[in-house]
Amino acid sequence: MPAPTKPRRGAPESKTRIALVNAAMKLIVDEGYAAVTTRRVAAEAGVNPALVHYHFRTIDDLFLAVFRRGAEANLARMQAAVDGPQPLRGVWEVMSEPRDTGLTLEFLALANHRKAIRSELAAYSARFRELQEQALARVVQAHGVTLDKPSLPALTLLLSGLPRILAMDDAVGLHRSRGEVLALVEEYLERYDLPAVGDPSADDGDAEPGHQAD
Amino acid sequence: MPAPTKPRRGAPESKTRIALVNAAMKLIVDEGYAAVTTRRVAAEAGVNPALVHYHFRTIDDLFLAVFRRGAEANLARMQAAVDGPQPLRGVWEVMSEPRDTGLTLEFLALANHRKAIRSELAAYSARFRELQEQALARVVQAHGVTLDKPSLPALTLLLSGLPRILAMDDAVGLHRSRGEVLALVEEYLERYDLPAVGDPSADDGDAEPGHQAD
DNA sequence: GTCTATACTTCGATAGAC
DNA sequence: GTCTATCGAAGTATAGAC
Repeated sequence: MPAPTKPRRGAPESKTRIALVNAAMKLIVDEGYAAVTTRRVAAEAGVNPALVHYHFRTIDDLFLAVFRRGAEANLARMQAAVDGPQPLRGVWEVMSEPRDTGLTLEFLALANHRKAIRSELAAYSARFRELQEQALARVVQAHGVTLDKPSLPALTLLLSGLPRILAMDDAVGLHRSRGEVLALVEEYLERYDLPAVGDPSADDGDAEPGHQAD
Repeated sequence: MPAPTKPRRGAPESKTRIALVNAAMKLIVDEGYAAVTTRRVAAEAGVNPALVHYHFRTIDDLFLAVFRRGAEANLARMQAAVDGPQPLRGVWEVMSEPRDTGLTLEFLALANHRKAIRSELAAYSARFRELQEQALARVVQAHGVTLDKPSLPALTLLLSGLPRILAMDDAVGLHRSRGEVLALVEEYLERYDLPAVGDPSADDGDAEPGHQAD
């Protein structure tokens, strides 16, 4: 549905629009979603306040634009991790990105009360989780085993939960045993992930290292 | 510290004050923390708007009062779980309380940008985690084993993370393998928690069932 | 696409009568 | 403790000239 109710103004791709999305993202990260107001986002972007509502009909539309940009970037990084030489480590690194933690938290809170953002977040989360599952599937297959209990999706849930927990603990200043858990993760990555390039301790050699740089 | 900077007005215990805290909590859960405004919280509580700033110098003070009430209730429930007949199950149930999920999420977002709330949340989280560790310690001791790797605190982190992950997944509509994980949890509770009252499958009998009703 | 100007609403917080 | 009344600031969104 291209023009639902108010075809008053279209909004193509433009320099200003990008600047507004950037400004909004910065505000969310630095001060929380409540800081994203017409005037403040315009000031941060260095444009006239009226332009905000020219490019985005409502503030919620701006939120959606910010979310989509971050979501697409994350999905791309996750896809690269899945296809990379060390899927598990790649997934771990993507999910441990500290910058995303605050942003995710804000959108999670937003989604609780804004239908549009909620459904967008749900769709994104499902795709994100699916990619994680693919990464895990690739590693499991390389080891020549079959997961029964827990199943592959369940194990994915458990593993993908860990970085999020560490991130949330970090957000509230809980650092107890963080180091130990990180060391444990490192140990398991060494043991179960596909072997690093140049690592002689491979127990299976037919993985194709189609790595792409960043 | 009874009168820190602005001794303009004191605020004792009163019916109105409680009503305001209740109203604010309801607003946070239903519509997010941004819905807590002077006028709206007064309307929800059925009192005059000016009373909000009589009882709470700022809106942030009101947020803190709401948080403290919930935090103290949670700590009490967690303490009861620790002392109860089945510590692991008790902890699991306290942490899986669906009502708290939204509230926690809101305060987590708030804490990202409000110093006072951040430090309050940090202190609370540490105490909460400590109680979880005590529960786990009690069960581990009952089994007569010693945890070395992962250590007790690390295992606590891992275990206490699971219900939070499930809650967050639930918040974004991710229900994949939720049932399987829940069943897995149930299985482990049956196996490792202290035996339920009247359960003949005890492998150790010197636990004192000092349960307290709620 | 971008600007000025503005309509309308709601905000936090306070003063002062009762 | 509770009320009426209000200040000044900030919010969303739009109209219309350029």
